[in-house]
Amino acid sequence: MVNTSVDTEKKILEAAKRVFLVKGLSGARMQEIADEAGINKSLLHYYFRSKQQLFKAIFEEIFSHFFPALISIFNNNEPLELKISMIVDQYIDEFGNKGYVPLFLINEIYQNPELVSSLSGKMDKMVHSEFMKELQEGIQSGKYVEVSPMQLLSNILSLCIFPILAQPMLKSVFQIGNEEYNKFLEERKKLIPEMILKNLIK
Amino acid sequence: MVNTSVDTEKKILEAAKRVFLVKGLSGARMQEIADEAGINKSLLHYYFRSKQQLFKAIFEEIFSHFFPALISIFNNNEPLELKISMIVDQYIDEFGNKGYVPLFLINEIYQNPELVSSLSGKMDKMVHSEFMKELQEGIQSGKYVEVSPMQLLSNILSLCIFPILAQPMLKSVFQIGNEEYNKFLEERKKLIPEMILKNLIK
DNA sequence: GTCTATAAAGGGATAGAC
DNA sequence: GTCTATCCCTTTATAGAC
Repeated sequence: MVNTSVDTEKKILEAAKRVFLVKGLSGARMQEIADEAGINKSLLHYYFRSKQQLFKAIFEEIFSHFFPALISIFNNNEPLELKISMIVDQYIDEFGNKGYVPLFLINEIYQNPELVSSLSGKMDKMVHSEFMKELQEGIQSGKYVEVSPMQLLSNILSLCIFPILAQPMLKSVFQIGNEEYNKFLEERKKLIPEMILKNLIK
Repeated sequence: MVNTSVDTEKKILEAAKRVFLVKGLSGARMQEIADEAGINKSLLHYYFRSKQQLFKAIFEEIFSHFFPALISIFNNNEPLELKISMIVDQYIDEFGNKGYVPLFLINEIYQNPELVSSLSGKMDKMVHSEFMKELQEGIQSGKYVEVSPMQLLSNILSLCIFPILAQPMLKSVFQIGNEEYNKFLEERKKLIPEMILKNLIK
């Protein structure tokens, strides 16, 4: 099996992803990406001209992967109550030990909000999903209390993601290790949907 | 009024704080800090030898300021229910338009968890506060449902801080501007304590 | 204590051989 | 398409004059 150019490009993208995710744009070094990919530094420029362009490719890949899981669940056939549990499970399972992924997105978007402006079309499907329709109908029929979709979504994402971002701080404050932290996260899979539903169902 | 060395050191610390808070350790530049302080770059090294040491001074100042407000409320004379509202108001008012402060802490601690190990003593007062005693007593008397302090604190902080970190993302997803975002945050001052208490009081 | 000048290393980017 | 060599600017850090 030879190294085709396709392989090389893929190797670069994978290496760049690993490095950018953990170090961010300003912390990442082209040399480190090259080493990680097992190739020469100048090949990075051959394939992606500049650090900025390589970063943009990585950012868009990561960003574009972050919401589809959410959108897919938002549009499946399960009732709203179950959808919420599925989202919580999904995010805790996927990012519980990879907090650097949501942290990367929050950081880079905070530093440079224009990064998302070209990608905002992808998120229409979230605001206009089955989940949101069910919510509106439930509110009108009196099943749910009146709540803005933005508040509800913020609550769900906050409760799932923040404790993952703050993992090192929480471990330090409560003097716990990995095992206890994982138990804490597992508990949240039950606790968060309960909390959300108790505040949603009339 | 002359420039004493005390003034200079203070000017450096204030400038460094502004720059490090927004750019982080890897993104900050010594030149920018010097410019911001209106002094020569080599003075930074005269007062703080290296970028690392200057950063450490700033980090400890910011970290040490983040929890005392919480601890102070945790130990005041108000009932637990009111304490929760006060914490929510405090964090939303203080960081609503300064998300880079909690983001800075989360980031730098995530990159380098040892940063807190020397400061963890300060947080004992949080785990062993009046708030936690009231919680324990309320659970034993049957007033509150059984909940671990870590879960409760995580819920409160998550609901307050995450939407502030994710401000640019939320604005982009829901296509809103500053005015609507501030209204969203104001709403949360009522919504969060309601949500927490509904899940705490039996 | 503050400045200028400069060392020394780092890091992004390109030229050119193969 | 991949490498070596190198350019050149940036950035941290120090030496030394005042």
